Amino acid sequence: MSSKQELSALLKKHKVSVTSARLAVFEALSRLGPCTFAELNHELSPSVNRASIYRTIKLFESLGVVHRLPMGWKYKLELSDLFNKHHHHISCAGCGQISVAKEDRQIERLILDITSGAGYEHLSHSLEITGLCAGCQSKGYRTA
Amino acid sequence: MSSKQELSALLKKHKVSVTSARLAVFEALSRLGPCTFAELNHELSPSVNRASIYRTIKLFESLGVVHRLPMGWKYKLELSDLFNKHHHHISCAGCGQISVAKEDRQIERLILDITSGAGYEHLSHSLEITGLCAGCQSKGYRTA
DNA sequence: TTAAGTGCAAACACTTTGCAGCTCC
DNA sequence: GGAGCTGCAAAGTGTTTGCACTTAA
Repeated sequence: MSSKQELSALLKKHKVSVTSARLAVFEALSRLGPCTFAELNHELSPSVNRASIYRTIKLFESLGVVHRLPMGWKYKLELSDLFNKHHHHISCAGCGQISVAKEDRQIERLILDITSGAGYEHLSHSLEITGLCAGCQSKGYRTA
Repeated sequence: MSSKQELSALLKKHKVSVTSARLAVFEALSRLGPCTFAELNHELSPSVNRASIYRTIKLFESLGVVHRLPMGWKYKLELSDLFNKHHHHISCAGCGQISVAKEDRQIERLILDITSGAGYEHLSHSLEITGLCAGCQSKGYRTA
C-alpha cells in the first residue's frame, strides 16, 4: 500500500474528506522532507492556498501525520513516524541543514527510563541536536 | 557570588551595559522558571517595555543566558544551563505544565555518541518529552 | 444533495525597527 | 560627554477567521 493510500485510509478512518489539497500537501511534504512553512507554501503555490495549507497542517498534526521540529526561533515540518521511521535530527546552526542521527535503540529505552515514575502517559519525545556542520565550520561561521 | 552578580560579570565581559531592565528580566526569569513571553511580559509590565524584553531575551540568548523550550506551536523561556544545571523537560500536552526529568548521565553520553562521526562541532541538544500528566489523565483529557 | 473543505481577504497576534530621549560608564 | 539602552509607536511577519463558492461522499 502506497503512503498516499495509507493517508487516504487514515483520513477516512477519522471521517474527514480526502481532498486534492490534502493529498497535495502530503505529497509536497514527502518530496521536500523537513521544510519550513514558506518552502512548503512556495512548492504548493498557487494551486493550494496558504490558509488551506495551514488548516491542513493543523489537521495533519492532530492526526499525528505531521511533526514540527524546533529550529531556534522557527520550526520545520516533516512527516511523522507513521510515514517515516522514528529518528532524531542534527541541525546546523549555520546553514539550517538537517541530517538524521544514526539510530540507537538504547537511547529510546533510556528516554523511557528517565520518564518512568513521573506519572505521565502517552509519552512521546523529540530530541534535537544542534551544531555546526563541516561546511559552516570551514566557512568560519561562529555561534554567538 | 549570587547569580545576579554572575550575570553582571557576564555582561561586562561581553562589553554590554548592566542596566536595570536587563537585571529585571533576569530576576523575573529566575522567579518564574519556564514561562511564556506573555507571562514574562505580564510580570514585568509596565516597568519594562515589551520591545525591551524582546531585545533583552535576544541578547540573553546570544550570550547563552536564556534557552527556548519548544512547546507545540509555542515556546517557553528559561534560564540556561549556565544558571541552571543541565536538564530535560517533560511537558504536559493537556495543561502545559513542565516538570524536570530525573537526571541521567548515561543519556548525555549516548547523545554524544550518536552524533559523533557526523562531522558536526559545538554540539548542544534539547530533549523534550511530552505526555499527559496525572491530573489531565484523570480529567479525561485526550490527545487527538 | 449536502456537509465538509477551499479560496480570498480581512483580522489578529507576535516580533522587529526607527527614532528621540534617558542611563550607564 | 558620549555610546549604548529604553520607550513608544509604527511596520513587518506569520497565522487565523468569516464568508461565499466548490467539491467529495
